Parts: sequence; structure tokens; C-alpha cells
Amino acid sequence: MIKCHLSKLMGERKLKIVDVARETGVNRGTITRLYHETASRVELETIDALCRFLGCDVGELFEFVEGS
Amino acid sequence: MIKCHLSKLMGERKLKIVDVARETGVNRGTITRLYHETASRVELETIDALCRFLGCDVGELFEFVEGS
DNA sequence: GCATAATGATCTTTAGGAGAACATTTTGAG
DNA sequence: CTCAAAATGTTCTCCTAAAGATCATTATGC
Repeated sequence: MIKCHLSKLMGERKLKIVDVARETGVNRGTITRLYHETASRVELETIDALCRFLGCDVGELFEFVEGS
Repeated sequence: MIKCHLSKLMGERKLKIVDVARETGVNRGTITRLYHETASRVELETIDALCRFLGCDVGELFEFVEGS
């Protein structure tokens, strides 16, 4: 499965969902879905905005976890 | 921007688009779009199947490149 | 306690991936 | 070279989930 570490990255930076939504320009609902890992599809533009804002690479945001 | 290295990974392994499509169960059109980097949205399930088949992590498949 | 902000939840709209079918190109055997 | 099969490219429809907006609920702090 693919695990999204947005909540962890946001926690480390003490960021709120609204902050991330406002700063990245990404819809708040989308951030919420990624935060709670209920998203099953992602726009590359969204990944781009998050990586740029969080100063991280794609591999830190999404991780491939063996099994299920 | 987000760069997809599927073509590079496939080249290294000398894989054809049909091979990847057949082995991963992912639609050939989807593989084609990722191969030519014309996709702007991706299913996490697709990323999962590709990582599993190619034996790589998400960061090797997608890279965040600064600029534009 | 109250006002404001943040989050959660839900609805509609819409973009684009998924899937399939057809066209074209490439490849290899004879 | 010729032909057939396979691989790739292209284009179409369908359908799902992100995007966007709104309302309800829950924190936060003054």
C-alpha cells in the first residue's frame, strides 16, 4: 500500500490544515483527505505544491509499504 | 514540477509498456501516459502496483524538481 | 460566555484517469 | 521482401474522485 505522511510532516512543523491549504493554494478538502489518508487519487500539481511548501521530496510524502 | 521516472526505470530493466501493463494489471493507456509524462493525476493503487512490480520506492518513481 | 477560527461533513460540478476499441508502427520468421 | 503478430500510438466514452462551496460542529482565546 501507499502511505501518505502528510499528517506526520504537518505535525513536525505544527501546521494546521487551513495553513497548508492557504499557503499551497490546494483545496482544503483535498488536504483533509490526504491528512486522513482517505484519498485514493492525487493530482501531481497537488504533490508539487505540498513538496514545495513542506520542503520535502515525494518519497518523504508518500511511502510504499509492502503488504496488503 | 513532479517528474515521473517510469521510462527510465523501465529502460533500465528493458521492459515494454505491454509487459508492465500485463504484470501490474494497470491499464496500458495509464502506463503510456506515465511513460510519456502526460498524466496529471495518479491513482495511489497505480503507484502501489508500479512500486511493487519495479521493486522501487515512491521517491524513485516520482521526483520533485524545483522550478516551473 | 462569546466571538472567531479551524475542522468535519455533505453536496454539486467538472477534469482527467481508466478502460476499450481502432489505427499505425515495429519486429521477426520464413 | 512479404506477411503476420505484437507493440505502440491514438481516440473515444464512461465514471470516479478532486475541486469548490456551503453548513454544522468543535476548538481556541480574549
